[in-house]
Amino acid sequence: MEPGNEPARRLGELGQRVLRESGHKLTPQRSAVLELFNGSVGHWTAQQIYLELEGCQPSLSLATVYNTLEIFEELGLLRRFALPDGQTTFDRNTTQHHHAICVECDEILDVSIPDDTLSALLDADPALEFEVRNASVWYRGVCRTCSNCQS
Amino acid sequence: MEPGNEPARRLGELGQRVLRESGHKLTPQRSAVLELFNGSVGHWTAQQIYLELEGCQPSLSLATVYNTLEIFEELGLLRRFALPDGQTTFDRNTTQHHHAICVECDEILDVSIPDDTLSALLDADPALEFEVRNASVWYRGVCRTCSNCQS
DNA sequence: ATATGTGCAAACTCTTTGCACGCGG
DNA sequence: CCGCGTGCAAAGAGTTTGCACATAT
Repeated sequence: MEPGNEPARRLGELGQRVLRESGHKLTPQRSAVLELFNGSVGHWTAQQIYLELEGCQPSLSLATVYNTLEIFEELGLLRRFALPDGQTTFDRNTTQHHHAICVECDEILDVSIPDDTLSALLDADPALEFEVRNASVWYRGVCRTCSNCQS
Repeated sequence: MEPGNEPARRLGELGQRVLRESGHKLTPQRSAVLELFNGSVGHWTAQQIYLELEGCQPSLSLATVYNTLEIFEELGLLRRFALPDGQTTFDRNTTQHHHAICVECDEILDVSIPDDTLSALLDADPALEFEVRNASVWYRGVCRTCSNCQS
């Protein structure tokens, strides 16, 4: 948890270090997945990663993608979450943030919520006897691109 | 959308009416599913419904459960959503509400969020160019039962 | 009477697992 | 050189679909 204040832009290098320090090997497949997340805003399903990489990585296996994602999640490099439609998706694990999904094109955007709004959310259950640890928010709506190009 | 102010406690009767008015038949299987949601707080996966009903409904088919749920969703009687782990779940479609899930026992509770908090949430993206339609909030935490019985 | 609904089984998708080979350290 | 990691293929879980039969209206 030490490199928290680092911008984590270079997920690639960070990832290589974390991999090695945890006794895992740095393989071309793992590098490719790291680079994929490093070079994009980064919300990917296993299938999408597989399709994206099978061109570059000759005979990459979907099973390896799943293995890789699981290891990265355990190492805290990625975070797993489920889209509203149930699809399992992976996200770069940077700061706490939330997501907006476009109902037209299914694009996913990162959203940060002001601290005061968030703390109001966390206090929001007076009578309900539930010890809240965290809250995740999903926005549904229309992204800029689809808002312009709507027929 | 007319019977909105109705408490919708009697999902059974309401459902029977909506079914008939939309040209669908009222079968024992559909009645059973309606009763199940009517008689509980009501968050069910298709599998759970099948297991719960196969005792009473002789030779109920899982496919029928899926068909039924899909029809009910189209008619606005139920709402489909995905748990954080991706499981597709159905919920009585009453007023707008949110969910809390217990990290210990996976129980799901309904949560309502004060209007002012919710509207603060909906305004929460100044720079992001995204036309928000709605937001859904998931709380993760520990429910009362698990909070008492923790080892 | 007739169209709609049901049950069964098979197909399909997403994900996980077992095993022999290959390669990183 | 040794063991972890990979690819392949097969197995599982959840969900959908096609078709012949049953049934609610």
